[in-house]
Amino acid sequence: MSRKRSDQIAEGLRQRILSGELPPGARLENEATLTARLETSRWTLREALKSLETQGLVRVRSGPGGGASITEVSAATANELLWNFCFSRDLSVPDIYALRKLLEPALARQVTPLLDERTLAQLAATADRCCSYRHEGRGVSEREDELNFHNLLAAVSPNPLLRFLVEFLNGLLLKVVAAQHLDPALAGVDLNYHGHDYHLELIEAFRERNAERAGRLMYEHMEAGERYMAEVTALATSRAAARSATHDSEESQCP
Amino acid sequence: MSRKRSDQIAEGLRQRILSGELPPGARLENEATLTARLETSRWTLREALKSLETQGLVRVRSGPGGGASITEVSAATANELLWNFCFSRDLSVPDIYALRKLLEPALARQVTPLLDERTLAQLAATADRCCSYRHEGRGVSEREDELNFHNLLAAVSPNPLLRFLVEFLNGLLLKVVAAQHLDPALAGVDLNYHGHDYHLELIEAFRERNAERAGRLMYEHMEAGERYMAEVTALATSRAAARSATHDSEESQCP
DNA sequence: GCGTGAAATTTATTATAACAATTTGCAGCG
DNA sequence: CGCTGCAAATTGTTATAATAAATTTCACGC
Repeated sequence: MSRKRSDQIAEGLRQRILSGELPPGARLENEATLTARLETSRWTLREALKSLETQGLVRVRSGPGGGASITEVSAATANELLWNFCFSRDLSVPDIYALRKLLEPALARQVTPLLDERTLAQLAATADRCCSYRHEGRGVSEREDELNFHNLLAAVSPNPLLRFLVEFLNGLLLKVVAAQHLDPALAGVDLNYHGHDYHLELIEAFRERNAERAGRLMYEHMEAGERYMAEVTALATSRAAARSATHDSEESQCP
Repeated sequence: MSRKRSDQIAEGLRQRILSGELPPGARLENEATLTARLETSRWTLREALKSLETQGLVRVRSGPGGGASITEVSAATANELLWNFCFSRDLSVPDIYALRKLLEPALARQVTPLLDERTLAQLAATADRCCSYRHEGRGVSEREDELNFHNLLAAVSPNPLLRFLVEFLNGLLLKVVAAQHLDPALAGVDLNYHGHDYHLELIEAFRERNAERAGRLMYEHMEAGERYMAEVTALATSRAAARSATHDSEESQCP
């Protein structure tokens, strides 16, 4: 029971959208008509529309024929809103890998029979691009290409929710790593090479339509990634400890 | 690049929240001060705050010492926003079970060593309540108790995201079933009895701290649930087809 | 037939004003 | 000391008005 009038209006419209009465593409009337019909003021109505717009359920445009129109919630919108939820839950990297170890292998098995030649070529290109970094500087862009490989796979899944969750977890990993200052560049360069090999082997498994092998390889890939991140974390925390010990040397000398 | 001033303000505040500069509990200044500081009007500011409120990032209260204060995004809020995304993606029941088959067994394994006596008692109570329905009318409340068992387990998980996703999937199943008019009561009463037995066996496995058995039982439970729902779906669609055939008999007689 | 630009439509923003509703905190009363 | 109720602070809602910005449509010229 929302006390606020604007919330009541927004919730009412939301229910009409979720019930299918207002399908995507439908246009709401203009502000003046709506304020009259809902017996409210222009500002209360605008607050309600802003709420729906934030939820990604409507889009408001200016101009003739403009106004609020119903839209499908985009994956990008859902992604951001779910990130809002996650950021304050101090998710650990192992928490994320616990889920990736469940979803990514299942995804690999599911898409093995579905991959067409074009997607396989894209996967190979991304894997090669990853490899090329081996000889140059490594950093965020390499990590993004790593996840790009997995996002390409996710896009093939016929399960919309699996697709979304895998992509979300991939983005989440980047964000959590950034938030905890676990830059993989901190660690030794030779630690990350497994990743490329797994990608190349995965493409092999895909090409021979061996779902079982693809799933197994993906699980091993996730385990290797988790181990790698654990090493990076250990390195980062030990260095942080060393730094703070040096900085606090004058205060912390008396036990 | 949001063209709208209110979106710019909302996004600016959101970034300050996500960066940790504005931690949960922090209070923003009142409307008058903020409009002055941000050099905007009261209405543009209020639209920005409404957006943040919809995202669950702030809470706005009246009264002295009121105003906008930063809050953690609740699981309930994230749940609703993610449901907005899912509802238009015509998720099938098998899509949902594909994920439940992955997450629920992992959850069962994870929580087996963590369950205390109190939670075990609650689980047993819920399972018993489910059994009691066997002799009475069956319906939505039974289904809710079914999911209640799983939600009790989810609450024990130390992984916040796994916890959230399992609870979300459970609610999602209810909503999708409702949206597709797949009321299990349509099917024969004897179809659903497996559920209770699995719950009782699961409690056994938990008590003997046998994570492997718990995971295996949970997977079988999910498979049984999926099969059950497939039967209900088949029944519902065949009945619907029969109904429409009867109704269209006069038109569809000429081939 | 095509492109360009002007016009019309609609939302976006700002300004001002007033009153209602809610909540806090204090003061007064029992 | 505790409870009640009033006062004050702050947001919530409505009203009116004016200008800016965006976008579509249409007409005009080429």
